[in-house]
Amino acid sequence: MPTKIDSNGSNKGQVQSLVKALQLLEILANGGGGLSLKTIAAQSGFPPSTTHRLLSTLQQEKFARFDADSLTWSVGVKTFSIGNAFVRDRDLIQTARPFMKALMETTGETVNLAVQSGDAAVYVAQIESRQMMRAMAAPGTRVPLHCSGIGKAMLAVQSEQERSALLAKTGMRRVTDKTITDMSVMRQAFADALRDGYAIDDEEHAVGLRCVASLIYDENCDPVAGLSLSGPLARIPDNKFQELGKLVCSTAERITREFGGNSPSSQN
Amino acid sequence: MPTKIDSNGSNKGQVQSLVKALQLLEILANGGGGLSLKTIAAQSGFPPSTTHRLLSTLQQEKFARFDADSLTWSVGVKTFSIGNAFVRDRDLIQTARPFMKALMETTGETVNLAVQSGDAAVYVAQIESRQMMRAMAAPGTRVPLHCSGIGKAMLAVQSEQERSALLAKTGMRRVTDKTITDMSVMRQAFADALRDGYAIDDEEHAVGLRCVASLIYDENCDPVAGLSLSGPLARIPDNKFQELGKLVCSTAERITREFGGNSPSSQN
DNA sequence: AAACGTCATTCCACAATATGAGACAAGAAA
DNA sequence: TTTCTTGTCTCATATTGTGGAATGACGTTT
Repeated sequence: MPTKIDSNGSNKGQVQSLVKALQLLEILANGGGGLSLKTIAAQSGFPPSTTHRLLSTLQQEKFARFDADSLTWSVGVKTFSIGNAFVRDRDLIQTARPFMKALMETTGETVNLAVQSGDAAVYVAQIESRQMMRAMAAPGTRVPLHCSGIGKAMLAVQSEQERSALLAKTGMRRVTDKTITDMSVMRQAFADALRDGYAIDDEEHAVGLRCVASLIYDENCDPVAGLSLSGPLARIPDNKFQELGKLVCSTAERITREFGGNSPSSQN
Repeated sequence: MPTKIDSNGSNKGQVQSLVKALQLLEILANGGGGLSLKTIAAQSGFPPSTTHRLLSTLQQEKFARFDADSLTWSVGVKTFSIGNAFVRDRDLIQTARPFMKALMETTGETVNLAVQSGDAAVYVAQIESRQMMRAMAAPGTRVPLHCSGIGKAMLAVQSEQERSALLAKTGMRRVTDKTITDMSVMRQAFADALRDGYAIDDEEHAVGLRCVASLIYDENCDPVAGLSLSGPLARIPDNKFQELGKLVCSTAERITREFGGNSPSSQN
């Protein structure tokens, strides 16, 4: 049989047997528990003999586990313990930056990354818009939770108890005319954010500045940071909120996956 | 060059390229952060070209990550997310059983596995001694923490605060003549257990029954269960405690590793 | 019991595929 | 500049992975 050119796009001089083995690992992970050889072979499309050879090699190195009673295969310890090294080495900012850059390019607006620190959101990275008029917030800047898109997104996913404890500290201080200071209005904002997957900031923090924000999660579905897109009122009319919101949301989800996290909504 | 017979023992018709790739993953995990190609090649003993080819294949599948700025390699997201499937599928009892069996064979005594449930230890698995006279505790049996080897081992690694809360509930009730009811004596027992890595039960729960216990940990260094070996006073004289203790301890550590956990002491 | 079906496992001839020395490229240091 | 060092790519070679088919182990049906 001639060389199989990968049906996808990219197969630059790679090690086929290794690629196959990695595919098998993925099948084991998605299979949930114990899979029989035949199932795995069928699912991968490899002949049983090849499947078996690869699996037993993986097993020998403890990357796969074989249960002799049920004759089923599953993911091995070593995959787990080695995978944990990823957590140790990963770097949210490094991971997020290329995605932030892409988001800035497609929207033209400034993109920010912020983490929660006590009762404030702290900006940790920023990709600036190329526009003359643009939003800026130097990394390290602290912004109250109640009047920033990222802050509101973070509050929205917390329990009522945590929320009120946090808001009690700062007291929902008025910063602009449009800052939300009424608790019932704020509650509605949280509900909207939960429904849409993104929170908005409509000149609540700076006059003329609008912002859309979504969250990035870790492997326990806990939020680790917020991603926001902000620009002048003139370029973000009401009817663009939804479009931008979806963009921010899907970018945040992609960063989450790249970071090894899980969004609370999707189970993948 | 002729076929290289693996310098170790076991090379039964396996996929070499896969084995090599898995070794590389392990090096990435142990390397801590970013390793250069040369370092990895040197550490693995593979020529740079082979190393590079395998790494880029791993990277293409997201099992390895390549940082273009520093030209360094590290463990990729996919290894992590797939490794997490292990946590979902793993089964402590299944994992522990073969080790427990081996421990029973070498010592001849009954081996138990128990988890903490509130203020008691609950036996969840047992391998019975072949001796006529033997210790038995049906799975499901609850034993107070203060008068069992496993319970004392569990208490020993907890904070003073948690300990006193738990002991307050049961009140260190006297069960046999030798049950420890004095708090200062108990504190000394905890100190000994921490020093030795195993706790002992010297007829504190049943007359004539001695027991040595050690802990099994999860990946966060939190104890998930206790492993104990128990037998009649006649077969476990004072001078055998240390020998048996070390055995139980090392068995527990092996189970911990097999379970994907980390002992608080060792960083491996 | 014997015949059949299913599935895991192993074998083996074949050639496709992984291999690694060496060429090349890209920086960094002298 | 030259001279290291280190990463990346090429290519001839035969080692190595491949998958069809045989074997073996069970369980079910006739």
